[in-house]
Amino acid sequence: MKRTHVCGELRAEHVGQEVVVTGWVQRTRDHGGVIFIDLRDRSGVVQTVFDPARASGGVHERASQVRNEFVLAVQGRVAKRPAGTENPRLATGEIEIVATEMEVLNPAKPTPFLISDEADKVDESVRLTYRYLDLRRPRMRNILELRHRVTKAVRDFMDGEGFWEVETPNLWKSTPEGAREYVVPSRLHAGRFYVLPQSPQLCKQLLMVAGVEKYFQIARCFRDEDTRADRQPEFTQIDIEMSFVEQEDILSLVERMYAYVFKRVMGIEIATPFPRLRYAEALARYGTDKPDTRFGMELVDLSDIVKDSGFRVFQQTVASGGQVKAICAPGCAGYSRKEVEDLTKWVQQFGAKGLATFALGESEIRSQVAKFLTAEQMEEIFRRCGAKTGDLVLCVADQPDVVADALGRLRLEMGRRLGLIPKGQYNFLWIVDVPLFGWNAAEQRYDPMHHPFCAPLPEDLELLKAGYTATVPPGHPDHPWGKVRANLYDCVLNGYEVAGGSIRTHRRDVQELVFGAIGLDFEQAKERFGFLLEAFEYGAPPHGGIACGLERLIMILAGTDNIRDVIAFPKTGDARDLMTGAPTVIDDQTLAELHVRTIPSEE
RNA sequence: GGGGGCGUGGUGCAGGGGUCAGCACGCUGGUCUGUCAAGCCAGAGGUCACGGGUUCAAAUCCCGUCGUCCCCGCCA
Repeated sequence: MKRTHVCGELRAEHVGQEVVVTGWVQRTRDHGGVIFIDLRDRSGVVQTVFDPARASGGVHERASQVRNEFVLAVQGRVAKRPAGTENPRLATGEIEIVATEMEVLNPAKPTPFLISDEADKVDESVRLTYRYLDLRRPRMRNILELRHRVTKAVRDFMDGEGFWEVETPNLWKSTPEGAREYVVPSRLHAGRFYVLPQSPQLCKQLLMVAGVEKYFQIARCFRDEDTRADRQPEFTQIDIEMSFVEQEDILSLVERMYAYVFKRVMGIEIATPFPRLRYAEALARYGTDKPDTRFGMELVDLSDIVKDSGFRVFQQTVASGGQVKAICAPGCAGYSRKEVEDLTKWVQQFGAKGLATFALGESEIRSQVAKFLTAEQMEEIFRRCGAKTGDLVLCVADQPDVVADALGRLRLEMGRRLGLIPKGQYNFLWIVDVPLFGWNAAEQRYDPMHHPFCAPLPEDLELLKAGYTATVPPGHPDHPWGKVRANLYDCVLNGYEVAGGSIRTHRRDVQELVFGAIGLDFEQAKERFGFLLEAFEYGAPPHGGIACGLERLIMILAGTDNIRDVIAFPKTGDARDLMTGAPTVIDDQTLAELHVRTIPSEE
């Protein structure tokens, strides 16, 4: 029996046709006489009917032996269902297949969980162990298809823009710095190792030197770091690099790419250009460089109001260069002492020392610091926060980076708790004017915010030079290197960083200035990236690019906050594959061949 | 590296020192000719994650281990 139709496509218009469908048994309902078998393939479910009067030659008898998840081929005639027995919850619910022939292509053991969207409740480790069963479920199958639709749309779009998809090696050279790398021992070269690329960053710049001009790749990247709900050891980037372009060209390209994908895959119009937010402004208003702008509750600076108040913590914080900032949680004035205490503990894990609160009740103001503030000061606080009766103002006083981190996270948390984040809304924005360097206090040096090949903004080149003759020491707030802005840009969607890139430095003199600032002399740099620096001496075009996280995009489109949902075969939190058991031990002979000896871990 | 949640038949959960191995779904058998979460009857299925301790007595309390999830650090 050869399949003529897929289960999910059959409709009233097929009535009368002789068909063969194949698939898995979703459900059987045996009424002693008539037997219903719901058959599922990836397109959907259709009901087949085995009537003893019409399914002869032992077919009915065999149908009664069928169990869930058996693989069947069923032949029969598509018929309109008897009036009153249509199932509006099935796309194929107007019809059924009156079976005349049935073949069991393969029986199946009872599955560890039912193949149904109800299985979302099943412990994830069971789903991961039997991933091939998990992926049979409509929700997972839809995400697999969604991911395919997205990558297909990306490829079509990039092709239309004149880009070439070029594949780059997975066996690559170790360039330490940044994330830990996955290491692959070399059999042919004793004691030497490849690493899996953290990203194709250097390769794509070489492709620019090679004259490719417009490159993209849907590239697998590997990072041996601890996972999170939105992080896996291997993940995928839509990696893009272009020559002879400026920042604006890349932003525009990526905006059009996202708009194209949303339109084609979801039928959703995305407005372009995306809003642009300066890095400093994002930090000031949202406390993060990846703000979720789907709701308000922005951070408000109260430093000037409270700096002369009698509350010593506020006073001293402002006097020592710190800030007092707040957010207004609507309708939370009734929070109990315990609830506020729990929130306080929660923000303390991000370095905040405490949480000052002002509850604006019907007739009274509740606050542990009220006695230190005048009525005018309190009124001004409420006014500036936009607080209404019933609201709760939450304040953090600390150094600016701590205030931003703690309040930024608190804003998100309260936004979630209070249900302020609208579903079905997609807020894209760009973060620009990002500093080129961040001060690394532990190592007492500047580190690149992005990577060492990121170019400074042309207008800040003088600052980069000035840093070498500065009168203040590195790390000082007035040091020029702290003020150099990078020609880089991050794209944020609903609070996720979905893309980040930069215009690269292609000139040797500028590159040396950058290396110098991060304490890397040219010889050291040559050891690490000599191949790239040498390439740059043979005519490197001005170039820049971006990398767009594929999984995060799919997560947002699929409406899940679990990255494992959008990866066919993901790993657990400690990077194991529960289905295969990887990583596994390797036999001594193989290890010897690889010139590798393992050290038993200590108790 | 650190913090927290969870772990009881295949799956989801209840039980929180004795009388407590319970429910639902699934599974097996029977019955039933229009169901679609089919119905009805019967049945099987458990090292209460593992190890140690406390106790006359532990699924239950304590300690440790393992597994998994979330978070901090980390992820240029």
